[in-house]
Amino acid sequence: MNEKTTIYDIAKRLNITAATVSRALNNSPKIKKSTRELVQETADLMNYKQNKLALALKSGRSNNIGIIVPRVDNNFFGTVIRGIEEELYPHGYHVIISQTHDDPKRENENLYALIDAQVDGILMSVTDVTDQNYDAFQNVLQKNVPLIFFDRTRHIDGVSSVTINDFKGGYLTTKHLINEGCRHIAHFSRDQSLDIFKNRFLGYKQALLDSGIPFKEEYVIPIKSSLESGKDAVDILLQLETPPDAIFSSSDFAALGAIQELKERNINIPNDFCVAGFSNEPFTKFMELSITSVDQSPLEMGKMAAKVFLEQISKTETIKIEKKVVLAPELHIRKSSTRTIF
Amino acid sequence: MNEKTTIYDIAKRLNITAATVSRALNNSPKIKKSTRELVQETADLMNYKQNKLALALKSGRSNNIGIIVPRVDNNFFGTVIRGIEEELYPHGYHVIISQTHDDPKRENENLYALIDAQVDGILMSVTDVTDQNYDAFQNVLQKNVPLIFFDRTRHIDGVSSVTINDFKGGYLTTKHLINEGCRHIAHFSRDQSLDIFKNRFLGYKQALLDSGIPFKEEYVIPIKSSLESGKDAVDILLQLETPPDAIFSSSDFAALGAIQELKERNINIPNDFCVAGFSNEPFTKFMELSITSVDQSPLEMGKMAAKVFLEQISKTETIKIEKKVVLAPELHIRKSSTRTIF
DNA sequence: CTGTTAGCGCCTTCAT
DNA sequence: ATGAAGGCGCTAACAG
Repeated sequence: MNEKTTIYDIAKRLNITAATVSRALNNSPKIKKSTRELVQETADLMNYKQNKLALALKSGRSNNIGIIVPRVDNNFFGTVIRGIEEELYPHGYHVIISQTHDDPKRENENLYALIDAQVDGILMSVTDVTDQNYDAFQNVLQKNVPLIFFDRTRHIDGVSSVTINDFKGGYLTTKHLINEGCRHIAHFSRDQSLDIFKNRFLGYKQALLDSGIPFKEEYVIPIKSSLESGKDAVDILLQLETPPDAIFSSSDFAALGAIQELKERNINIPNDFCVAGFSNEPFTKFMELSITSVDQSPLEMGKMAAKVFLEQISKTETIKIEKKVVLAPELHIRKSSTRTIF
Repeated sequence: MNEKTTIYDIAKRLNITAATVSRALNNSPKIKKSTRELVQETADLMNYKQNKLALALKSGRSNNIGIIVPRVDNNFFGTVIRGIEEELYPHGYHVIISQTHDDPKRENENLYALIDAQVDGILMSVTDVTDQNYDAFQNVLQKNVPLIFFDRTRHIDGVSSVTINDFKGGYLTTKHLINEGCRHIAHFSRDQSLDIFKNRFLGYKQALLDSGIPFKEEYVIPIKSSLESGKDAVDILLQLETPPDAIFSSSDFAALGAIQELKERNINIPNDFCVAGFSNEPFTKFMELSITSVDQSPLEMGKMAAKVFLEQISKTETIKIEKKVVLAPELHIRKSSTRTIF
């Protein structure tokens, strides 16, 4: 019983043919009840397990979907993956994950590797280098494999996407800071070639405009998502002729770094300086001085991406639907930007 | 060029046989250089991609490995998965993940589903209900699929494991608290049926013993890994006749909850009360009052688990090696338990 | 209701 | 150096 048993083994044992066994196991309507039961029993007895690989080869569907993310050890992506897995699990899909570490070369390799592995779909967040791998993306589409972007997207025809309204996220946050009385609001921005970061910036800009506050180029600091980067940015900002009195950061980590640096300089938060981040990382609400941040609904984003995939796969292959789902951002106002403290 | 091209398509185009194409593509030594190049060229031209499924069916190896964890949206497991993926990527393995949410039923299903999917190995952290799914585990072993536990293990013959020395982690932490002058040290413990939690507890107990401090049963509080649970536990402890002056928590989240509750009651941390956690969650070092915690080297744990798998797979099938790798815990001493503050 | 046959895409003896 | 044939495990069309 060590060897894997196949339907042929069962057939031989029962002096019937493999086709019959297959039909019995698949509950084909036109099979005698007695044989169905007999087959089922001996299958159990022989510890038979269907080889999904053979099934996949035959059917052309592997029941695997591929996920590509910059990294998996990160709350946001981890939670999206969780959402995808939970949504797809009941449908019998398995989830293959691969990481790019924001290296376009890895993105390229992963794209091809997943296609080679015959995944039934690819759900991904692109790297922050967005001008590459055109051929790899086209290859996916050409193979008729549904491709769905979540969060970080690119403009490619035929690709669906699930994002939050980053513009609104930026707008709401900036408006909130203005409401708290801030008039010199800086912005930590990440690579503008990615829509999510560009839109957060545009939302920020629009909020200033709508409130009659002049936009200053010098208040926009390019950062990476790290504490260090946030500290450095504060360093730059405080040397300006008119230093800001608030920061809207596209990264929670940079926001935290900024807070640490501001405290170091004995600047009172939130009374003299407000800070808000983006992503609603767990630590933002755990801090003694909790950090205002925009929640991106990663769980829902994952579930939605999975749903879009399921929809895509069910349609007739000829119809290429390009669905764009935009979720609402949710601003969580916390101590780091609330000037009225009780 | 929309359809997937197979080696037969290439063969037909070149008026040769599929076998030759296969050999050429696989760099078989006995193939004319000219034909090899010709085949290679037209393969590229026709956008040929090898169907790994067919290969898998033929070879019996899918080049997929399965990972089963309670959940993926969690720093520890996310990082372990990252380590596994990074280690296995260069070897051409893909990583399939599935979550149990600590439901033994899900664990059971996932185990069988991964075997059905013909994974070449399973790397997992078991659920906190450890008295179940015996058949499912045996099924894996019987199918000769390497099974490797990381962090949360069970006692099953033939299964390798990668863990940290939890006993030592508990011991070091407790010793540290004693060194800080604490004499009434409580312990937040999770389900003792899991070795990791039992060992942390035993390390705690041993440290007390070695320091001549009496062990008190009432100081050991069963908790869940949540802020709420930590708060509740503090509530219980402070009602004791002799309340403790320190807590060694098996969970960072419960440790944080405890700290919040203690602060609420105006108890000075660390001067009147020390707290230490376990797992070195990112937030522990971000807090204003940073939290002492034991690092479990999740990245290395993942890489090591992957290495053990690779080793296992390379050996002759008949030899069943049962390897137990134990990594060293690393105590990160921070403000929540450091009484000498500058 | 069940058997026969063929094929999914690939590799691998066995010939030639 | 290449062709022919068979098989990995399963399903589905075609018979009967």
